Formats: sequence, structure tokens, C-alpha cells
Amino acid sequence: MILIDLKDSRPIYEQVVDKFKMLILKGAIAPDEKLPSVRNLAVDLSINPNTIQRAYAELERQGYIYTVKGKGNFAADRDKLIDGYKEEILKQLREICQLAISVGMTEKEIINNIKGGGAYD
Amino acid sequence: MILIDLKDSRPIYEQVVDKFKMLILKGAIAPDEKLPSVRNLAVDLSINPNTIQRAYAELERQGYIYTVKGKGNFAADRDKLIDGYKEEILKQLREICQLAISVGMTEKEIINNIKGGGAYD
Amino acid sequence: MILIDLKDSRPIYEQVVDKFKMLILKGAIAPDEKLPSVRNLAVDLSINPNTIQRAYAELERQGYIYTVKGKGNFAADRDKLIDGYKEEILKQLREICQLAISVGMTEKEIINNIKGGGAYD
Amino acid sequence: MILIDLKDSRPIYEQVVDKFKMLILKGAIAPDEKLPSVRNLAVDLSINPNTIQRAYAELERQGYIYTVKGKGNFAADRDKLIDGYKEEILKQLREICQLAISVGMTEKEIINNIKGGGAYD
DNA sequence: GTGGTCTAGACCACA
DNA sequence: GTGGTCTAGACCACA
Repeated sequence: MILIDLKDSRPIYEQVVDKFKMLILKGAIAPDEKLPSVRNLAVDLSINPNTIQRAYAELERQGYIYTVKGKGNFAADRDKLIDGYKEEILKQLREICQLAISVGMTEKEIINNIKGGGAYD
Repeated sequence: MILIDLKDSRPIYEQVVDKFKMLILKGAIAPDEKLPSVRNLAVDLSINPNTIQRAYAELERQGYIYTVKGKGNFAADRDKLIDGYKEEILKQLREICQLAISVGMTEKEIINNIKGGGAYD
Repeated sequence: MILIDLKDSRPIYEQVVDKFKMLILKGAIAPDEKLPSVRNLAVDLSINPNTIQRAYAELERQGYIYTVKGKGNFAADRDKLIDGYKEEILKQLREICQLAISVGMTEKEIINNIKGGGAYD
Repeated sequence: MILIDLKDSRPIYEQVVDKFKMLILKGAIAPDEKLPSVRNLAVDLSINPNTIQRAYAELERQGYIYTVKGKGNFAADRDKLIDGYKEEILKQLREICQLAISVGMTEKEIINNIKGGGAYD
């Protein structure tokens, strides 16, 4: 379900966070579905349980999961997450477009690149 | 010319690097124009000279400036930099569009957002 | 494992970089094998940790090692490194041969020297 | 006669030294021919006279030129220089070959590369 | 324990 | 004056 790349420069906990975000956003983990327990996942990935703990805490802080003490961690409501996520993506998109404009690219160039540039692989 | 945000989580040297990249790409620092000396900038920003030194070394490694020992640091040729930079921007643009698609946004939505979204401020 | 020559005009961090490059290329440090920690090596060589840190950062930038935060530094894949390295060696070889030709040495002289000159110690 | 590349990372005096070495070795400056005066060359290259002075001192130290006080600097005997230079080149050649061998290249590979690899452009 | 960043301050090479 | 290297020592993030 999840693979960690030790050669990735990002810290391990961050990789775990991002993987779960994607799984939840894409619906691979359904709303209210239980995530693996901290201990089990730690064993599966050969990772320190503290690291998983930290990743789950971060996911909860960002609203992607909720914790029920004594029961485990569960995926949050996908629809609400996606709304927030779309906003985030659009913000980043606008920032990059501003950069593109500032080095002299035209609106047309940018849009053509989006359309033809393998953006839908 | 440059402002450092101590509350920013990114390291100081990285902020300095990014600020100068922008100034050079936008032409605010002309090709072959001298950058502030390591010591002067360190005083101006109330930052340790070592940190500025590191930022300048990184800028040189990435080709944004060149160093003449005993003389100072100078902005590289803008046109060459921009070519490489455009490629980088387009790559990031494609990545973000893939993300957008993966959460169910349509090509039309994305393009409309670029057009109307204040991308041309 | 590593010896630093303080009389060498090259900076210490560069000597450390070159030594580790050789150890990794020759297989003396196996792929994914852990390098000494920054602090341990600093103590062993009686060198400031910052200097080791810089050497390791450079090795990572050049692809010879990868860093896992909180765990340590590990040797990269030897085979991939050697491919790039061979190219580098051949380039240097050609440069030197050009020099040799330019002061009047013949192809035969050069090759004889390679063969007999202790190149295979 | 001589061009300085400010974007070259080597110090200016070293570039001057190398340029004159080549000119003398190739015979472009004949034995006992006078080199430009420190002041003239400094003006021609828009360089600090101290830097030229240092380059000439280094050339004298290495035996490429000799100084006659009140008269100027003159190229040394080419034949003697070339002998020493050949030795130097051969030494470097052997070192590189050892490197090549140590990463698994064969004698044949090396020689083929010298022959065919554009070494005589 | 391990690496990453930063300050303070020194000394050297180069122009 | 200018950049480059290094030491000493601190504090933080990560595992």
C-alpha cells in the first residue's frame, strides 16, 4: 500500500503523510475506513513507530484523518478534503503562472503547454 | 533590496538564494552587475557572513552568478538563465495539472482559472 | 580508513570528498553501506564537524552518497557511479593526450608510455 | 595575445601563467624574446599590475621566464622546458590510467579511446 | 544518535 | 576590500 524511498531527500514521516493524503484524496482509502495501526505499519515498512506516529499526528492536524482513542485512525470525509485541496492547487497554479509571465511567457504558450504537454498522462 | 523572514521555515540561506534568483531573472540585477559583498550584505541583513557565503556559493553552483576572487560576485547572463528556467516552470506546471486532474478537475476548469484568476497581476 | 594531509594545498573538505569517492568507486565501501557519522569522523580525523558536514553535502550533491535524516549517510549504487566516472576519465585522458601532441610527442610514444610506464601497478 | 576569462573560476594570475606557458612551449614566444612589460600588459588586459607581477614571478619560479632587472622578462630556453614538461605530462597520464584500470577499464579500451577519440583534433 | 543550520570569529589567497 | 576555508560551539529536526 505504501512504499518508502530512503534515497528521497524528504524525511520519512513526510513521505508517509503524502502517500496517505493521495490514497485518501483518490478514494483508495474510503471515508471512515480504518488506517493500519501505528505498530503494524511500522513493522511492515521497517520504520520506527515514532515516525509513523508523527505522520499520523500530522495527517490529523491537516484534517485528513481523525483519531478515536483505543480504536485507531480513520480517513476523513473525502468531499470536504477535495474542496480544500482544489483551492490549494489553484493557488499554486496561479503562483506558477505569475512566474511564467514574469520571464516573458505568454498566456497562449502556457495554455498550449498544459494542453499538449503530457499533462494528462 | 532583500528581506529575510525569520518566521519562514525555510533556512535563511535558501531564502537569500531565491530572492537573488528572482532579482536576476526579472532583470532587477543586470548581467555582470555586482552583487553586494558577502560582508556588506551580512551587515545589512544582520546575518552571519557564513550564511551569505553559503547562499552565494549555491547561486554560483546553479549558474546564477559567477565569482571573481578578490573582486566580488556578479550576475550571470540573463538570457541563458531564462531558457533553463522556462523548462523548469513548465515541468512544475505539468506536475500541478496532473494533481488537479487526479482530484477530478477538468481541463476547462484549470484553464479558466489561469485566465481569470489574477495570474496577470 | 581516511588520512588527511594538512600540508596538501587543497582544502580539507575536498580531500575528504576525494578519498570517499575513491573508496566508493573501488568498492571498498559497498553500496548502501553506512559511512562514519559526521561527529565520529570529525573526532577520528581531529577535524571540525562542519568541515566533514560540508564534505558529505558535496558527496551527496555529486551523487556518491545519499543522506537519510536521523540515520546517516550511505554509499550510492556503484555501477551507476562508474558509468559517469568512466566518461570523466576518458575526457581527461583525451585532454592530456592533446597536450602531449601539442609539445611534439607522437601517438606511439604516448601508448608505449602507458603500456610500460607502471600504469598497472 | 592573451585573453582573460573573468567567469573562469581560476584566479586571474593563474590564467595568465597558463597562457604564457603555452605560448612559450608552443614557440609562439621564442627563447630570449621579451614579454610585454608588467605595466603594458596590465593596461591591455584591464588588470591590476600586482596581478601581472605575481604571474611573472610565478613563471620565473617555474623556470619559464627569466628576469633582467631594468630590462624586462624574457622567455627561457624552449628545449629544456619541453623536456621537463613531457615528464610532467607522462606522470599525469600514468595517474589517469591507474584510475581507469581501477574502475575496470582494460588497456585496450584505453588505447582505443586515445586513438579514435578525437585526441588529435 | 544523526544530520542541518546558524552564529562568532579567525586566517588566508587574491586583486 | 573581497571571497574561501576552518574552528568552536549552539540549537533544531528527525528517527
